[in-house]
Amino acid sequence: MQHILIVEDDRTIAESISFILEQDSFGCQWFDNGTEALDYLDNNPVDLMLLDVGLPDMSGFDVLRKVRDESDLPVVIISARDDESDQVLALEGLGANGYLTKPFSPRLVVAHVRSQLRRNHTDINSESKFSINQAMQKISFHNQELTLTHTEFKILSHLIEHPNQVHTREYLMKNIWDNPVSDEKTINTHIKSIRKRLKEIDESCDPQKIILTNRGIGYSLIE
Amino acid sequence: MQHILIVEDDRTIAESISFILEQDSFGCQWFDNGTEALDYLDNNPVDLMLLDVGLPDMSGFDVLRKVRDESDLPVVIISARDDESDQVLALEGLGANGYLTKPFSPRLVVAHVRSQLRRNHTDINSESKFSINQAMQKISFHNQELTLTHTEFKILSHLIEHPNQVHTREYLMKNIWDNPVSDEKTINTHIKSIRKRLKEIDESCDPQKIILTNRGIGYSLIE
DNA sequence: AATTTTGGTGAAGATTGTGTGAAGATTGTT
DNA sequence: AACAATCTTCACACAATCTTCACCAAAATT
Repeated sequence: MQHILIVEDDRTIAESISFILEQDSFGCQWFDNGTEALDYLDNNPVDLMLLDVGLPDMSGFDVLRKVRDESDLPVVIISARDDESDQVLALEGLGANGYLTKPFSPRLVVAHVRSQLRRNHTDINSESKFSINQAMQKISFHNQELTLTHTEFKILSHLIEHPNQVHTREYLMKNIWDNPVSDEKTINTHIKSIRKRLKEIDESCDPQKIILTNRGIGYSLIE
Repeated sequence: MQHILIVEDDRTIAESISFILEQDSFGCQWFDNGTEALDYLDNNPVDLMLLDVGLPDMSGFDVLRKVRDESDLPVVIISARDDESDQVLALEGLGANGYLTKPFSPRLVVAHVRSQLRRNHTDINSESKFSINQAMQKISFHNQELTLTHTEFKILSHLIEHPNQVHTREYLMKNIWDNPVSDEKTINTHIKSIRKRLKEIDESCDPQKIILTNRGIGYSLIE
């Protein structure tokens, strides 16, 4: 569950945003002023902040400044004024991550929230135990980084990207190797070491149930 | 230097964006159609894509889909239509990172670009052991100035500007050299001397843990 | 149950990739 | 032109990785 902190003095708006975010299974906390919101932020886990510019006790920009003094929390500004210089200030000067101008539909708010949170939690949507970091050529299993060789990485990421689907050795060889090796049994050995590495991360798992052997055909990764 | 790929069929708009981004010392590459842009993207380093929705050959949304099939590149959509459902689709459905509706000032584009790129670079300012002085072409490590040759400077600053990301030798060569050298092993030697210089500054550090070798792939700088 | 086929396992040898120092080539400076 | 600084290439050693193989276990077939 991801937690959204809403700072907005208009109760109607806050409630409609809250409502639709909760439908999308986010947890919401609402404050109608900056002071309380900052106080809450200090003591509670928050994944993203939706911040109105016009607050009764202080400017939203000041709230943003204080947040940025101590964290990189994604902050999406909600503004009643469609003023470009405000937007530039917020995004470039103060480090806001997004900017919305009223009026907007709650649906659009959710879209912005999801867009901002996507980067931090790439695989929230999928329930896979695996996540691939293409940039670093790394694969995590149960959120722990696997130590893989280049060939192992290529095989495993191929399986992850096409789960629940049998891959023949022949097919894997054509896709993984530029110059296919002569012996299909080579795959067996690589699968063996991948399974071994899974076991290293999670002693209690059964690697043969995760990477399934389809006797006489090939291998498949089960989700 | 960070590279922005602009995909926009209106020459005037593209040029004004380009101009102001270059003033802010971004490198820009412009295409007026999706096909060429995607082709360019496959073979060149790009840090962020500015993508118009209305292109002559294909929809910007289709371009975005293809980009998302293979990378997490930050993409900011530029749209002539201020249509909320388009925005929701782009941000939530297709994985866009930002959304701008025309008309907008070039300044606002820069604000969005910087806002999107900030995350990748947060640590340069705060927690990174490195700081780059582009004007002086100097890099400091633990607040001590490194003595680097020109090539070393270019390699290291590239790594610093794109941390936690594997760079193949081929990729580095395209970025560092105007006329790429023929031997990829040249990179190894430069990396060696950069590591040596890090060690000179901080005897206790392990340069191989800072500039990581990704065997069979390339190098990456770890923060 | 015996036989055959297929996959798992560990280890050995082959192969490849990287670090290193040094030599030669290139560039820039005086 | 001569010199210094830097870049590129190369050869070698070493380590990581890949491939192959022999052997055993499990499954399928007879």
